Formats: sequence, C-alpha cells, structure tokens
Amino acid sequence: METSVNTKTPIYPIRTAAKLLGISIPTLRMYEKEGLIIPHKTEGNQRIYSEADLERLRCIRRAISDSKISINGIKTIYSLIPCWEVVKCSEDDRKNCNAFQGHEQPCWTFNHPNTICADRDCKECDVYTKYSECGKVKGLIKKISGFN
Amino acid sequence: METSVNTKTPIYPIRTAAKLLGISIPTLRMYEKEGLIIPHKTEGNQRIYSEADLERLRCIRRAISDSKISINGIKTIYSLIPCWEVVKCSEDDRKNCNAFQGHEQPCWTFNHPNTICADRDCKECDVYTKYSECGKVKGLIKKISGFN
DNA sequence: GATAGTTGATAGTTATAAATATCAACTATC
DNA sequence: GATAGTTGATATTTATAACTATCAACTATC
Repeated sequence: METSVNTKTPIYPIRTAAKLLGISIPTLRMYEKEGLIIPHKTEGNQRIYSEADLERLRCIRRAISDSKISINGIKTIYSLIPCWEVVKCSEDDRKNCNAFQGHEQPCWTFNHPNTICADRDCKECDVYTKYSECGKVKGLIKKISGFN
Repeated sequence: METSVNTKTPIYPIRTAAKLLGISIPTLRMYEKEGLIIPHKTEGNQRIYSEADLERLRCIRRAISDSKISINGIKTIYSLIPCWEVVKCSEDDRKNCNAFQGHEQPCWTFNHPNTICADRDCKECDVYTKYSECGKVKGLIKKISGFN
C-alpha cells in the first residue's frame, strides 16, 4: 500500500490546475460535466486534482487541439473501451449494463445498478485510469484479440 | 454471385448523390479526401455512388450532425476497427502494417505493401463495408472478446 | 468574521471545422 | 462539335463547438 504522496494524490485546487494547464476554470468544469474527467472532491464539494488528473487532462487537450477530435468524439472513443474485459464482469452484469450496450458515453458516466461495478469507484478503476488515449485503447483491443 | 442490380451497384453521379443527401458536391469530395468514403470511379475518373454508398454517407452525416463527432473523430474511431481480426492477417503482416500500428486513419486509407491486403480492394473489404457506424464497431470488439 | 477561493448556472465571445462558391481544364452524351 | 456535367484546387462563408466571463450563494483559512 502506497502511503506517501504520489501521482494519484489530489493536491491542486481548480485555479492551480487551470493555470498549470493553461485553460480556464469553466473549461475544467465542462470537461467534468461531459464525463471526460473525475476529479476528487473535498468534504465541502470542492474539486482537487492530482498529477495523474493533470496528465489525463493534457491528453484530452492534445486530442482536442492537436488531433481535432471533438469532445463527443472523445466520449464515443472512450465508450469503445472493452471495459467488460478489464473488470471481468459476468454475462448477467453485461445484460444489465447500459455501458456495455451503448456507445455514446464512457462507462464511468453511468450508474451501474445490479452489476459488479455498482460497488466500485470508477475513478479508481483501470478502465478510467489506464486508457485515457487512443493508442492505449487500440492496444487493449489488440490485447483482447490475442496480439500485441 | 449476384449479377442483377443490387445495393452495391454504382449508379448515381455526384450531383444526384449530393441532392439525395442534401449536401453540396464539394462536401462529398471532402469526405472522400478525408478517407471516410471510397466511391467507384468511371474509366474517365468520374465518381459514381451506389445505394450502399449513400447509406454509408447518411451514417457519416448522422455522426457529424446529430452525434457531433468531428471528421477527425470519425477517422480515429474507424482506425480502432480490429481489421486484423476481419482479414485474418499474419503476424508478419501486422508488423508491416501501418494501419495496425496507428490510430489516426482508417486502415483503407493506407497503402499496404507486404501484407495480405496489398492484393485486395479495400472498398470491397468487410472492414470498410460492415463497420460504418459506432455500434457496429463496438459489436465487433465484443465479438472478438467472445461476447455478443 | 473577514478575505480569498469555490460552487453551479447562464449568457456571451471566439476560434475554426465544416460546408460552400468559383475556377479553368477535362469527360460524357447527344 | 456543342451542351451539360465533371475534375481538383483555392478562396470564402457559415454555423457552432469550445471556451470564457460573470453572477449570487457557498466553503475554506487565517
């Protein structure tokens, strides 16, 4: 168990995060509303970002600014992540899962009643943390088909 | 072997296709330049579209106008289609294949020297014809992981 | 308890992707 | 061979997604 400060420790309030990324505070809130990012929150509901969150956000910014992929495009790409292979959910889970059925929203933006994910915290889940960019998504698709 | 006129038979010149879709001729040319569509061509290099082409284009239009996915987003999504599972290419093929490695362009926009695809006509390939929309792409990803 | 920073919401701005218009050179059809 | 339609290329327009500013109500820190 990691106890010291690491890349996942939330430390930056929204103003600092925005400044480090070179964007405005409302933009950060929008990315969250769109389901691209899940920052930590304080008891008083204030957002705090970790170094890993910033890295994820830089990745999102590259997709938007450099690769010219729209936010809805990014959401759709995230929705293609084969999450069922990552969390190893059951056939019943998949039947009950809106994320498995759809292709508009990332799985972590859904409620998951009656699935293995119901008890889990999406922002700690590998599906959310490990496949933030296209190359990694494609890498996972290759992997589940037996290749690398 | 199908001999009569079917959905894949090229019949519409560009003006007709544009009118049927409610878009301009330059827009149709742009979609082709971006690699979203591969229309048939006459001996004199003029485009002719089939009913299947129109259906594909309607699907692209929905992605852009309704789902708000940018053209580069659509290209990226197409690049995630696990084509290697569809054409059953060899490990050597995959090593030599820019489509397998990348995630910016659909595989049918690449030259495929030194792969099984070198001899094939991409616009007849299942990769191009069968996975024109997101739901179908996700369906294929599910399938190769053993589910439906 | 006063100051600084946050919240979500709405209204407004801006940057630019997507679409169109126009062109001279070429192809098709009668 | 004349008319209509096409080609690719470049320049221009337009629609709007992405972003920002501002607000009163709330939270944090001294």
